Amino acid sequence: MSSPVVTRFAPSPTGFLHIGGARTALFNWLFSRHHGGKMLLRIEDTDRARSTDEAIDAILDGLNWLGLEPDEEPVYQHTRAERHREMVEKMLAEGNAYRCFCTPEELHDMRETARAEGRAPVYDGTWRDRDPADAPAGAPYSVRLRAPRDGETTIADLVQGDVTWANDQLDDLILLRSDGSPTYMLSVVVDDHDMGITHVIRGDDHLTNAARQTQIFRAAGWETPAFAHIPLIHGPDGAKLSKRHGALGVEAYRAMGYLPEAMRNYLVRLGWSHGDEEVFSTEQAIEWFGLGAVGRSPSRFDFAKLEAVNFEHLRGRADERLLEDLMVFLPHAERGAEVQDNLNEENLERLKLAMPALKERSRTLNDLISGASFVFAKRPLKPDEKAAKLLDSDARQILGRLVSELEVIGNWSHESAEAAVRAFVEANGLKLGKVGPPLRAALTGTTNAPGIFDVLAILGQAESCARIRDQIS
RNA sequence: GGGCCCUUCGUCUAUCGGUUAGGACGCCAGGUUUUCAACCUGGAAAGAGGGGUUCGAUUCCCCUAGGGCCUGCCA
Repeated sequence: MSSPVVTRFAPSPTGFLHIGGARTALFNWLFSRHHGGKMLLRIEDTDRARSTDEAIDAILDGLNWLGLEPDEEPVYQHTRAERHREMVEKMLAEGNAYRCFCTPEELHDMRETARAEGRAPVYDGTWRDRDPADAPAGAPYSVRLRAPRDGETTIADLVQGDVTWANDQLDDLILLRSDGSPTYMLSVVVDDHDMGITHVIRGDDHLTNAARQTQIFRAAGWETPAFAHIPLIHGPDGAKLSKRHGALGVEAYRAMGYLPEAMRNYLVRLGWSHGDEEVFSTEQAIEWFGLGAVGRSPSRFDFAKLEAVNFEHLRGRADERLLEDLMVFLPHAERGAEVQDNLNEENLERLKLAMPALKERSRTLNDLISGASFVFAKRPLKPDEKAAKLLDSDARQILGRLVSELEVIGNWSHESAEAAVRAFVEANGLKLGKVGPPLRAALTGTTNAPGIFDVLAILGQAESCARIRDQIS
């Protein structure tokens, strides 16, 4: 029996869950699902000043919407500070860490000098072998890792391959701040170990950290987890996807009307592929996903492609499911209130009927809602400019005769309505192109709607005829 | 400045030494047509540059260029 896979998603709650974080979570989730393991969530809130409850809620909401819930209760890193300090004591006792009495100013100068001399701007080891008794009594100190000075540190990354650093490029990094609080670098190592993490999958902005953390793992006497550093997502301009460049929280994508399933599909294809597969279900992704097929170059976020993928998922959705999605979406929709106000039983029935025609021409749920607006329109309709233009006296005269035919149909349906219209067109020596557009204008008040026979069937006989009469009187 | 990573159509990518370098989105043209879509057909579009290795390089190595990440008592 092979050891079970445990991954983790470890965001710091200093802002919303952005698209890069969402993809990192997705990769962790997919990987754990593929291997029948679990994914844990750890909130990295050791920076108490910058962490907020709003950010935590945003992250939880975002993961929930994307369907990427962790398999256990989230771990809040700041609650584990005692355990982190305990490990530092151990390392101190074993000589793998030491006290450093340098002031922030001294450290700053040290870096400046090193940089000016073209050396790596790392700590020079002033207190590494010095007697702590040399320090002024009661002077504040931080605790540093006694990292190896010679040789090199290599991580075997599942995505990046073997990556090696000369140890003199790496610091004796700080484990415990002078106020006694544990640093990120220390906390991550202790928590990953204690949580039994087998695979650390995260953005490649952490690649160098992996080397530093490897040194801490060794100092603690622990095995390192497997690392997989995935390339970052960039903006359309190729620069980092930051808030400044319009990066959005996942809730923004929800508000734009994307389906979680489509988001997962689009996101997993950024940096990962399975041959020529483009549109697939999450179940399929779980089956196919593996770290070996993850690329090493950053990719750019492309809304056009996201929309296309969303469209495919939208149209592939069963009508009832889509209707449910729509109801869940309404509170987040751009024009959700409008719809909710007019959502009676009759309109709901019509909406259901309209679904097949609507989803063929909607790229997002918001498109679906605006496409459905003719269903909710109240009589008498106020035609928009283009529609009004189509309803000239000639057209109204034709519609007047047509509506009489429609009113006498006994068994109203898509078919019977179509037969009646076509018969009318033929009997009058007209073309459908002469009757269709004004009929659509009268029925929907727009020039952009499903086919007229679909609309007739959706609205029903009474409503259809009434709407036509409204426009010709 | 230093370290590390990356580089195939505009974008996402396939290719794991031998292909007319494939697919998808987007774009363009045509078809279909009651509007808008959808759909169908066709098209333009790529191996950053230079050296090697090899019978043969997009693929392996080196250099250059460009881009990115890290370089905090932030995470």
